[in-house]
Amino acid sequence: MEVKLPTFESVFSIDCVIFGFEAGELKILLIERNEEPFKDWLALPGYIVEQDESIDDAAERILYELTGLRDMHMQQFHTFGEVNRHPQGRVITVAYYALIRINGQKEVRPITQYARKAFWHPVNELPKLAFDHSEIFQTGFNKIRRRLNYQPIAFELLPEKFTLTQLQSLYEAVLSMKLDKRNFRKKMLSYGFLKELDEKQKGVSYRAAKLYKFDRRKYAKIFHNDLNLDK
Amino acid sequence: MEVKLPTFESVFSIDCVIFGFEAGELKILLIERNEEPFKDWLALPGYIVEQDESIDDAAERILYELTGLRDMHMQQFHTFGEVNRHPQGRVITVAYYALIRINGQKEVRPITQYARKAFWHPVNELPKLAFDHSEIFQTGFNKIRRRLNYQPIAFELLPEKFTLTQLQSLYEAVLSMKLDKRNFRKKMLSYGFLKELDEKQKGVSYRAAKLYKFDRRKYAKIFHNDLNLDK
DNA sequence: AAGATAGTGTGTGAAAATTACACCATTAAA
DNA sequence: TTTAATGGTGTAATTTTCACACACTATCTT
Repeated sequence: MEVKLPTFESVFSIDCVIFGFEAGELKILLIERNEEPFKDWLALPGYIVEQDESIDDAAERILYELTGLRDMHMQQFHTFGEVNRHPQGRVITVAYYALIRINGQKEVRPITQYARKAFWHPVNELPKLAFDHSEIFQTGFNKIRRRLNYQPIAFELLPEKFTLTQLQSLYEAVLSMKLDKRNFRKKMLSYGFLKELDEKQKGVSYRAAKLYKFDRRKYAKIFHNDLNLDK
Repeated sequence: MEVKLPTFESVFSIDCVIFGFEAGELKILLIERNEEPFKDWLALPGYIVEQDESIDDAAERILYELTGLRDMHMQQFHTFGEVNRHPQGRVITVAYYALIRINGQKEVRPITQYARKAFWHPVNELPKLAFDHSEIFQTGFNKIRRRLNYQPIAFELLPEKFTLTQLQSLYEAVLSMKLDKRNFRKKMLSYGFLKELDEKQKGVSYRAAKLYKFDRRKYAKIFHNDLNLDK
């Protein structure tokens, strides 16, 4: 009763756009390729999906092998399926993004030989990337820009304890626009999912700011209904 | 200088969730399968991507072959890549949706033998579908529900000339909620992209409503900035 | 022709959210 | 003690959202 599948087979891969936030700048993780094609070019971390792993699992594995980053919470955002994306054959790619705390991570460093190194690069002034990776990046960037307004992704980029100014500067970096300080704070606090800590910023040479924490439980409670649908 | 790609090859397919609106109900297009596996089951129109076509092209071709519908404007929304989605091997699927005017179309009817017939089915009370198609449908439905609020997708489902009541009932069907008539009309008209025609509904046994048209050009002008951010 | 039927079309006030806008307070370093 | 740098705060005007009810019109029925 086994019926063989027709055999239009294609190579199937994953590319990752990993965002981080550091020194008031939004950055992504790039690798320097050590293999043809595009040897020595900069590229998004990406590789081929194996037969016996789901694409979500593949995304985590590939990111780990190319950068050393583990247990990222990755989210698929688009699939790129033009015929000539890859010079050596038909390759269809699912692109994923993740948002991480740069400071919370130890040095990034490839495990396999396919990448020579991995490093953070500001999203402004990105160089040309291998394959269609510039387009993939742009699509992913647009996606998180959109989602910033209706998903709590900002808090994945900040340290666990953060100041309102840091939060604002993250919004400004992602949206590329200036926001009004008083309105921003009023609005953020009005949601009720930020927990004010009894702690202040340390090591600054000016008045230390209060630290806040994102309260995921409260967030879920507040947005339970709206969250799933629309906006 | 040709370097062979590693050979983790997979079968790659497309499934389509085609939405239509008729008699105040939101519907999708299903086929009855004529092939193993899941022979005789109801399923979303879907098939395998060929080597030399982009996934967007494949989506259009496959929909045509299974339903006879042509030149749909299809939009990718998610890729399904679990290992055991297909009983006969590894199949990764990109899911697409499209929104069409049911009345504007002639009868739907499969061209190939893979489907026995194709027909519209209300999204409420969908039967069990083949493979993971129920999940694919649900994901797509959530997606358009979301997009209804920031993309002009409602007008793809309505006839070119429509009444405000029709528009409202479409919103109500997609969002599964009642809306207030006066507020709805006020808001829609306030956008300024609905053009009131010098024409009225015909063939109704009560006061005929004014007809409106969606003015795509005005829409683009008004939402120029927000529009381009992804999706 | 009168009445029944069914859907069309319209306005207002209250509440909530958004926007614009400027100055004093605190800390560490010089 | 002064300076440099950022933290932290309130109010008024405007816009948007929401809740809410009834008279009008075309057709059909008798």
